[in-house]
Amino acid sequence: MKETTLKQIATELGISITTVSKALKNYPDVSESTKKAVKDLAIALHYTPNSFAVNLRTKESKTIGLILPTVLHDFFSNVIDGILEEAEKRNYLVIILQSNEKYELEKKQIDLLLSKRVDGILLSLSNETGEFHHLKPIFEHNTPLVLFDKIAKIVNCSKVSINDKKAAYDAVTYLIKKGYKKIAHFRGSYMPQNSIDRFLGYKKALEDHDISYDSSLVFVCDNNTDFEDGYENARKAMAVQPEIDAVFAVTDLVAIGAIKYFNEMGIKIPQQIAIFGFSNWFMSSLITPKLSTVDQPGFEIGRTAAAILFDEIYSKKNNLPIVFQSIELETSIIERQST
Amino acid sequence: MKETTLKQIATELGISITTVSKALKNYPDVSESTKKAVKDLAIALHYTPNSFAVNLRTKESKTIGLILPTVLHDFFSNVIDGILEEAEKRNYLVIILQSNEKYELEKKQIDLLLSKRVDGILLSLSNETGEFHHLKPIFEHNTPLVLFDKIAKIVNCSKVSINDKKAAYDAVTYLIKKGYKKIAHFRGSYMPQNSIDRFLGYKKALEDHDISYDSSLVFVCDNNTDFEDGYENARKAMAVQPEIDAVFAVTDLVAIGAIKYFNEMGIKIPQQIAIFGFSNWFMSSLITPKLSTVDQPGFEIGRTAAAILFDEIYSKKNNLPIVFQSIELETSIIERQST
DNA sequence: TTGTATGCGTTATCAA
DNA sequence: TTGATAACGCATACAA
Repeated sequence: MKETTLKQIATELGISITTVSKALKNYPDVSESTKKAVKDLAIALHYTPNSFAVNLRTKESKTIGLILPTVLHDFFSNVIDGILEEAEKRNYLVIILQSNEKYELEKKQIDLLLSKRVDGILLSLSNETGEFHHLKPIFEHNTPLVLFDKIAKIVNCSKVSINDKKAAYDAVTYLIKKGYKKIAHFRGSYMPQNSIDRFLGYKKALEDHDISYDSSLVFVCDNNTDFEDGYENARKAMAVQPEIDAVFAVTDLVAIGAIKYFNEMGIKIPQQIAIFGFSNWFMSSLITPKLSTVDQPGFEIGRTAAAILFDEIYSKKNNLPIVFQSIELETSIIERQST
Repeated sequence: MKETTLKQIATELGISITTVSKALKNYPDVSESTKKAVKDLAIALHYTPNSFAVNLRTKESKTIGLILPTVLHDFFSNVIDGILEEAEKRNYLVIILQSNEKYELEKKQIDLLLSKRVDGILLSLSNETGEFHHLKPIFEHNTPLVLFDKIAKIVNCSKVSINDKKAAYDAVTYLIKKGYKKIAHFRGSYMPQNSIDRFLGYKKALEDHDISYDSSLVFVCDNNTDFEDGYENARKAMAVQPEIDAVFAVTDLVAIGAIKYFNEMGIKIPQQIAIFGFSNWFMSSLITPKLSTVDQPGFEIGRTAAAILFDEIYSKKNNLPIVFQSIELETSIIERQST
């Protein structure tokens, strides 16, 4: 199909392109009669503006880029959902890219988005990312950037996340109040700040409740922070410290791995050992026993990050000052059968 | 940052824009010396072509659109992963949109993508979509389209899916061979073809093995084809037909709901009743007992659909003939503990 | 109220 | 081997 252009409408109506353009955008300085004529014909010819030309003229694409470690992840799916909802509301499109938890790939995806001239970028840092040179081009391009979930405090931009330390603190405090005394922690690897903060929250909760921290109760998930880690660490923990009466896991998946192990061993949950997860993955309410966990509001994180980004895009466009925000969304304790 | 343009390089070097453009693209009719000078300066100035201008000139955006019912879905996450991998390989970007299983929204998203002039569209139809007027604009724009998973045979374009009927047939045959005699089916709603085909496969398998079809063993999932449906139907089934010794569920989630019910009732799986799912969701191997299911290769479906789309985009661009393909990827039976 | 002229940054044709 | 010129389709400052 030949695409209709302003020019065609103009010649057909015997008026200028300018007038057509203005008429379609309801400029006040076009007579009602020509407006009507133009609009009617535009509809009849199924006119839609050529967005390539509009982009070139306006220097914006009404498109943002989203980079996240992986799309195969319950939490990130919720984030995406939130972002898409907000983008739809604001009439933006979203290009999604994965970093596979690799610094180099993250860098490549950033450059790609920049070369496509997206209006803004939403980024959740990869586990490998410990240094931020690769963000420099974003700032040089003056492209709005919002970090979410896996953020870095040093980076000078808006951020949306949860307070991992507090959430972990609350979870462990909950366990203590429930009467558990020997609480193990299956922690994440040493890289992403989230793991560290959750560990710190665990430690602080113990100390604040007069339980001395015992490093032999901490087990690291060094594979992928996933199911196998939980299973394996549960086995190790039982071998070394059979008196453990509760486990606070860095992630639901780790917790589920642990549950699997205890189920297989005939160790009763929560009678003999309690399990507490983190994130509130969908499946956590479907397993047996249902997992108590920290609710991490993925949808809301995505929605908020996107909203902030769109605001910054708007401000930039209108030369308004931009004040970076650092938002920490509330988490909550979800009590189910495993504690 | 001021973006570098061809013009700047040209003036800086005292040559024409044309020559700069050609030099950068390694045209044979530019001298090596100027080529080198141009390229060096381009690198020094961090030149990247303005993709808005390129789009306008070349009439392509190197971007495709993806519309799927929802992103909150294990299977679709895998599809997305496959699509992104293929897109990356071919240097395309992917814009993702959701239809929320609504016809009207699907229509709106299509028009949106078209107005953005994506080079091609990947679409998995919503459950509500029973009529295909809304695809007309795609064909009018002459935009390549590939349907995947939720396809419609009538639509004249390439398609990638599995053979739902055969997969269901294989699953039920497996159950029969295992010795199960009274096999119930928790079927999906009447709308998407997938549900229908899985039901037909169930029926045919029974008939081919001399088990007469009994409609009172079929229970419809009319909520959302999800967890609750499985739980509810398991309850109903036990109330009405306690001699059922196996359940073939339209979906893993439905199967997991059923498992939940039987677990709660103390009904032993698979000794008293076997459960068979469909899709091989990630969580299916984590629940207790692990679920036997049909593996539906989401990643591969996504990858293949994308590959076909890119081939069609290429063919269209080069005025080569396009032959629509209908590909059915292999499924396989995954035997675990629930059968 | 309408139209002219210009430019956004590239690519492509054709002449020099 | 190089460059002048036009064109892609639209938006806007300015003139009429």
